[in-house]
Amino acid sequence: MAARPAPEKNCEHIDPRVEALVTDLIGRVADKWTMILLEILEEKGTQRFTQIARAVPDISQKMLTQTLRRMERDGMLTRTVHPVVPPRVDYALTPLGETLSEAFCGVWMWAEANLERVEHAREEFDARQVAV
Amino acid sequence: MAARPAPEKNCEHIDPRVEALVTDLIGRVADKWTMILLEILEEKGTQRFTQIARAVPDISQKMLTQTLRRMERDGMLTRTVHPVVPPRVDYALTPLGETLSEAFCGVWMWAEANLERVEHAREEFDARQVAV
DNA sequence: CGGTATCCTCCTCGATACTG
DNA sequence: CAGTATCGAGGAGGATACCG
Repeated sequence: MAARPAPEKNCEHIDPRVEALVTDLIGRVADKWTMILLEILEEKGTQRFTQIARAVPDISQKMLTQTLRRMERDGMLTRTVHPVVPPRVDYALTPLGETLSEAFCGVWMWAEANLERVEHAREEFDARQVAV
Repeated sequence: MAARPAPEKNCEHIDPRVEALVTDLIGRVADKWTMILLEILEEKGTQRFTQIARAVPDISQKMLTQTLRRMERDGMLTRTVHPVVPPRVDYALTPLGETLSEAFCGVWMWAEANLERVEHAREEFDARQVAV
């Protein structure tokens, strides 16, 4: 109970077997499109397929479908098909998806806050490479 | 100023031009190996190349070098070559790397806490697919 | 020890075309 | 509208061999 001077970190590590599984899960959620779709649904609430597509112009329809399906499978969001013509499909975050979105919030804020620092670091690095 | 009932979120959104850059940056840092190396260096402090390699047995030497270089370029860590024989190279997080590591902390905790929920969601989803 | 360099193989991802 | 199906290019990433 004495000599640990760094209580700033609450991100302590865990059972190695669990860690492998966690690492695996990280590999799937730490994906650019997943993060972006989480953000959009968190921000705008329930959205239809085309609404999401318009909100993320860079994504191909294929990737959008694929990512939404995987997120549905992982319990991040619900997909509701309304039996009308023309078809209408709503996507909404589940509570699980919302908690993940909140967890990623810190990363978004970090990226926003440190954009310039990273840019600067790159320039310095590249300059050093040329010099050598 | 009235009817917005959800002040729980402090992850508000931003200038679209900035957002594109942020999204880009996210694409580079939201990488499995980057997250894992950040964790290891945060947890264990300065490490040599082979120490890291041993700590992450699944990574190939190529990916390890590549990821470390990119992180160095982005200002996440420093690479110190000691001119001795045999060669010795130390890797250590910079303050910037440490803040990112902390930002990812929430995601690690989420993954650890929700592993079973995700597993369960997958089983349910897969069962539903077979049924249909 | 701490890398590069090279080759080779998946597998992601985009583009296009078609459907209920 | 909201997909599925198919094709094809390109890059990620592993295996191996060699170097300072």
